[in-house]
Amino acid sequence: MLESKYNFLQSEPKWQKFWQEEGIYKFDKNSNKKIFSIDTPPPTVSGKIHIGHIFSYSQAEFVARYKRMKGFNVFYPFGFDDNGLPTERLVEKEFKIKAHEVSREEFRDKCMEVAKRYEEEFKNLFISAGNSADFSLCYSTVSPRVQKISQKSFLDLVRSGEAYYGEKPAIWCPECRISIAQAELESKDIESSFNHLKFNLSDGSGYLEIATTRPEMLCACVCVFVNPEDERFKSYVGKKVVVPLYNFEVEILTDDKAAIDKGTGVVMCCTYGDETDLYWQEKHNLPRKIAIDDGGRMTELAGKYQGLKIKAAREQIVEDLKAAGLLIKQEPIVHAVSTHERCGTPMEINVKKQWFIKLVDHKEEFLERGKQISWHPDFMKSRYFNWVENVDRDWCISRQRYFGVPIPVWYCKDCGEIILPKDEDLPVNPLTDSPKGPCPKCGSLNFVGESDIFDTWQTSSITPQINCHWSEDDEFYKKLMPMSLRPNAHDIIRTWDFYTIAKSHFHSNSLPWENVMISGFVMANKDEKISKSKSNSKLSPEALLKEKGADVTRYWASTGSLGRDIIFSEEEFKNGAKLVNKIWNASRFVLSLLEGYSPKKTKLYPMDSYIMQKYNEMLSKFEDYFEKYEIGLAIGELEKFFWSFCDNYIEIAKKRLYNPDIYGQDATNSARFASYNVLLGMLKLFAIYLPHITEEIYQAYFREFEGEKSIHLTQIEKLDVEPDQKILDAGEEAVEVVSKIRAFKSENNLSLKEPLNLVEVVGYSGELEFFKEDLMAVGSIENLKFENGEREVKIQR
RNA sequence: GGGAGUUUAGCUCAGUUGGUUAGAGCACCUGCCUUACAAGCAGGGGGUCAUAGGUUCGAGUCCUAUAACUCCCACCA
Repeated sequence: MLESKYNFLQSEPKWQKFWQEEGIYKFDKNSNKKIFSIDTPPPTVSGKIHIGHIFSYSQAEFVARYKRMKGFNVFYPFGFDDNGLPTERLVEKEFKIKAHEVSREEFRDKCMEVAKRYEEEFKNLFISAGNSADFSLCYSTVSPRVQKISQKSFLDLVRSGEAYYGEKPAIWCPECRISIAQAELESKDIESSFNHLKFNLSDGSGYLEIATTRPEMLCACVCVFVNPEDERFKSYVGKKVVVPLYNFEVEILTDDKAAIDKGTGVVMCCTYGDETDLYWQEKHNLPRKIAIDDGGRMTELAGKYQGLKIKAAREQIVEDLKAAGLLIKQEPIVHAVSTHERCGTPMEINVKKQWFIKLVDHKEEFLERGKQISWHPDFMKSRYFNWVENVDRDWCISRQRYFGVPIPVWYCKDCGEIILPKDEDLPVNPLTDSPKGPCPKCGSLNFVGESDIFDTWQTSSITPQINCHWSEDDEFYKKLMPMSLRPNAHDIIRTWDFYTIAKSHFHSNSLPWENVMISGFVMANKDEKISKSKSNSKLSPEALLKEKGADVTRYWASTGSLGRDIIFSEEEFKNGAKLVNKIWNASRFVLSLLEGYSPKKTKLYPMDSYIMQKYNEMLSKFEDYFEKYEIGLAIGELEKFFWSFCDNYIEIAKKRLYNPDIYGQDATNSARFASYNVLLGMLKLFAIYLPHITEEIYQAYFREFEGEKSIHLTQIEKLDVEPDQKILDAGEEAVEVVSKIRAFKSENNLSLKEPLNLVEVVGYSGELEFFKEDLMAVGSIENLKFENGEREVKIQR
């Protein structure tokens, strides 16, 4: 019935096409089955899907398949995050242009085109990995529908006072020329040098030594701090020092944050060198001096250094300090610097009018929400709490870029009033659309539209709202929120998970999802991530799917514990290939013995009852693991059972299976009934991980009897067998006796089919005698005797 | 500096609420061409459960320290 060799290259695309055409994974909106909903984080369209995506997305996908086969109506939409900087970067690279060199419209069009192309590619890749998302429910974050929801989310927050417009210092990336959020910072160790500078006291009574890594900020120096407890400097407090090279005077002040043991104990405060400067500026109400412009060049304030980039200005000014005798010493250091995670450039601070969402005021509520969510594995929640506890800035959501969701506001040119569109007019582009009507405050008709766009997380954080049609279908939204599950890797807990929790808290006073499932990373080595730059073509998802097959690749993704990083290893692929091969061969064998058989309940022989009961036992464990999202441990239980089914049950039952004339039709039918059910049961469970080969086998035989047009529409259920502990126990004994007989033959270098003249089974339970025929068959035993006494198996050739 | 995780066979990892002699796969050794599969089957060797204390009749498992490795956060003068 089945070919002798399984060919995944033919089989996999065939069934992928079948599933899509038949709509096997389509969500049924009208069904009244219980819904299980999955909020998949839309992958960023940045040019490449890497092996980590396949790993992480497969793990969530296993849950979808499990729930589907447990009777849930699975709502499993998919999306792509195509707005924002990554797409812009991709376009700039592919077309070799810079965003500001072409018109806004032209650039946006190119972004659209590129995003669309890659989305199609990504979608096909996920389908060829056997992903069972409902791709008819696919969204993209830059589509009009999503823009509308994103803008509505913003407007709601403006109206409730959670979003505000303000001129305040924000974290800025001079390389990308955009503001960024706290969550987008990454700490990096950078080599630098500590410059000890001479600040002369204005009264001529000497000098203070100040150590700084940023001498180029001297022109923005607004004061000098010492610790109030520092005896060395108490007499200087209130005096003034002269800023080197610039020769203006600043006051010596005290602040607790000036550490006695850091540097020289005296620190210069510049607006703004870092976040501490920001803190001091606000606390002491210091003047603001801006030394660095949007593009990371020195401003007019820097005098002769104007126009130089930060690094060049630093080098130049150090030379000048040296020449002026104001550099006492210079020592190399390595220190942690906050950089923009996307480009690695050290952050600056920039004061602009920007839009913010309040986070700091709501930390307690966000912590509470975090407690209400079930985190899998549980310990991963500490990353969330750790992050939320440390949030000390509101979320800046304006980005000075082009390709994204526009911030839907206008400003009145005459009175400065902020004008918001009406919900029913969304989505709006304030650069091309105009407000409907005059300024409500002054009646002016002169407006300027906001040119900034949203941070991509502003939109990515409302995927539950997008998926569940917030503001479009209230009934559906209410029914689905909170969603059942959010799967993602541990790197985006602080961003994606956090922002999404915040948004649902604001918008519907609820959780976004009940469960979060955290997957690990794919590592190249123990401490080496597989990065895009390092990943070679051998590790590309396309290559793996073609060389090893989707099922084997998925098997690899299933191994390992939840949340734990996994080291990429060819070994696991070998195991997957072996498993697939074994499933094929075992099925081929069992099906060949079932030829002409229609399943019908029969009185079961003990061995057959035993294997069916064992299946049910395994199934309970399997399900327990799945309820905890431990997909790797679940397949472990299944595999263990499967190999033992092959090596023990089939070996023991096969004589009865193909010799009805010797053992009787009842014996054969009993074995057939058990083989049919156990094999099908295992195939169903394997179908979660290996959807292609299991479908191939199901279609070749089981579909005719089971009715469902795909194995993926069948239900996982316990096998219909009378529980009988005595048979279960005796079955274990039978396996043990078989093992002893095999050991005897093995130790005597005999073939396993070597006949044995006499075997005496001593001290086993009476029920073992029920297995007499099977034991004699599998062991080629001519005389088998059961006796009482000390437990042992006596064997004579 | 704060937090989390890990440490069990040569390698990758299981080990549920404490309970016989600590398990699996890979690798290694021996044997077996057995009417599904040699990409298979059977058998075997290999562990002071990171270290030191403690609780207990009993600890890989619970408690307290310590060490090593990994990650997250803070540290940016």
